[in-house]
Amino acid sequence: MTRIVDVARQAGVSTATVSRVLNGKTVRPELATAVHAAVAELGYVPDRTARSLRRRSSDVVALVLPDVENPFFTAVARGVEDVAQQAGYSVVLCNTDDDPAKEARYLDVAEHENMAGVLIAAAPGAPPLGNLLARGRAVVALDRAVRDDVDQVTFDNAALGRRATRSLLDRGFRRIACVTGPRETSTAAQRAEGWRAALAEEGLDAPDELLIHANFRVDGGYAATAGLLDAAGAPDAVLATNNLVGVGALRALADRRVPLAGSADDRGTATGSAATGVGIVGDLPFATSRTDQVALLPLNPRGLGVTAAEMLLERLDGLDSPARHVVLDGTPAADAGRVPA
Amino acid sequence: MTRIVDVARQAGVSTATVSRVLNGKTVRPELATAVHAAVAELGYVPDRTARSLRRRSSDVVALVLPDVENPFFTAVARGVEDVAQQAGYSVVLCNTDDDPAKEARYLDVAEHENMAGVLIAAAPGAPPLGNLLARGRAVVALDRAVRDDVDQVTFDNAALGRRATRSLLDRGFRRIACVTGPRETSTAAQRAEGWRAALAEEGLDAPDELLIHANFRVDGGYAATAGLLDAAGAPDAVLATNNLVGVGALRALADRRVPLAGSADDRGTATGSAATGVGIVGDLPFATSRTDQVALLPLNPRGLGVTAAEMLLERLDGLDSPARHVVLDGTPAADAGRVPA
DNA sequence: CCGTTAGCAGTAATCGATTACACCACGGAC
DNA sequence: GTCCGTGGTGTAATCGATTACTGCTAACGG
Repeated sequence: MTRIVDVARQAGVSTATVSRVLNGKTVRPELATAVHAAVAELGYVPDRTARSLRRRSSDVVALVLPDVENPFFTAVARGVEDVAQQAGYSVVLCNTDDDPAKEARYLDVAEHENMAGVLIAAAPGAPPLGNLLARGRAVVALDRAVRDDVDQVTFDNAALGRRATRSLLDRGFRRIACVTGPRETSTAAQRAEGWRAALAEEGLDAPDELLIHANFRVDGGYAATAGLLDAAGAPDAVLATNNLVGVGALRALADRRVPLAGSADDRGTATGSAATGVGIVGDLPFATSRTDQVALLPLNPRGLGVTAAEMLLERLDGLDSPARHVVLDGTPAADAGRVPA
Repeated sequence: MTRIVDVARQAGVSTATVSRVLNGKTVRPELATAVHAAVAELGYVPDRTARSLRRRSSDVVALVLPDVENPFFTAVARGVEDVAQQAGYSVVLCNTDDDPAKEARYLDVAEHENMAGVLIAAAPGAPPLGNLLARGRAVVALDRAVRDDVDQVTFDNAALGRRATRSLLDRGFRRIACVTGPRETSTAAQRAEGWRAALAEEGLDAPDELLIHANFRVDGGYAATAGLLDAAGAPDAVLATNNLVGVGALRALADRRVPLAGSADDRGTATGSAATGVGIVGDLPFATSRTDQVALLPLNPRGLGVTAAEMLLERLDGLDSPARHVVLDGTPAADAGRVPA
């Protein structure tokens, strides 16, 4: 393998000068061109391991996610990756399954691999960021709030819950259930709060039996919705506070042949007696049916990833301001290349 | 940060001995216990960057994928990650968008980061693995065949195409279109071959206008299916050779309010004149509708990832056999935790 | 004309773990 | 008693890039 000394010899300069040329420090122009020529001729590429050891920081960032199979988070990953890659960083994807133990293990690896920074959508409970922060590593929390004093970028989840609920109210639904994620997951709790607030604004009650804390996956949404439909006093609409729960809800309806109600008016006219409305905080990139009856509130996870990655890069560039909290509206940029859903 | 010299001092031994204890070489028992005690007391964890530099290989493996937003590949990633993590390796996810240039860039990074190995589902065209192989790095190709002399694990794609087509034939369909991926993508081509073979076995023709090379994403399947439906001589069933194309096909039908035909018999009885069947090589983890009318041929991408990762680990363990080609049947292990679809 | 300073380049230390090599002690063989 | 082998340990070289430090040269002011 060609090393920096080979380049130095070839260019007739010292290794220090080669390093300086490659890292953009000032060097006499003719030496710089000699170095560039040598680099080109030998096909030299610096060994990133050695660089990391000396710099005490690698050019890898960790992206710690609760569920890589969730299209929401894969879109986040895309956004992060595009930005990071552009800046010459690689992204290691770490999947925690919302398990604090797996999360802790990954944070440990990030620390001891000397990764440049960490982006994390935290599992329930407080993520152990202490060591990383003590070492001065850049950390940005995304999607889910954390207690630590670090940069954070989240959606305004209460507002999202409220808006999605309101769009169901606007369609005439009155008895609206909320299927959300685990109590300890901040997004789940806040969106449910938004649901409660929207109902309250309308003078409606938010009874306990209409708020279900499921898991944030398809099976959670499916079981919760099935339970709601089968119980006495079924709701006339269901708000799913994330995309996968929404998929589960729709599938539960489909399996029971319960028609989808676009508005409360549909409930009388539909063939089934209990046509039900569905609202989703999120969208359905892999829907296999029309979704125009569903009250979707599309988010922009890619933008979340982009913003978080940019904030991390700023820190890696040496920004030393106090921790910033960015709250995104959640409104998606117009994403190209999507099939009209 | 605690370094190996700190441990050595604390334990009253040399750094060499500490290293040996930590790497399982023979050392006098009482020294070993002293080292372990010191490690525990100081909370020492080896710096992986330094280790990588010296060993000339890190404990990171690259997983190069064409599309991380495709649930098929995220499932592959899960499988890889579970195995790799278990063995103490981290996985860097690299998304190529089927773009050979992005792919080449990632392979370059993998080389210069001294990554232990590379798992790759190659973009169209021959991936530039030469440098990695020359350096003796472990490489395993998965899902898509490559020309290089490396370990490979794929499905029997022709058989999959044939089986999926046959299940449509069994349901009585006769004019079966095939919507597949780009010509240069081996899986797309081979599954289409299987389609052609199944038709031939039945004495049926496979006319050119019924074979569409789209992209392997939702919009590709959508546009291709829409085109087939709108053209004269529309098919009575559509075979989608991957999951996303299947999603696109179903959505195209739904948008046109074309009923889904479970068998050729449905075509007469259904309300619309042109109820159409759909077969998919793959499954629909995020379907929002019933899928019992769809001829699904579920695959086991997670198993693919697990197998590929295990093969890579064997190589990393020093296995030095000639390149192995594993062809998986594609039949999924019974995956738990899925909603009945 | 000399001293000071700035700018640039080279030498060598450095990052932290691994490991080649040297060395020592001990046991057995002759 | 000496020699050799073996098994365990320590010292120091090593991986390859970065950078603190030093020194040289040239420009400029007094």
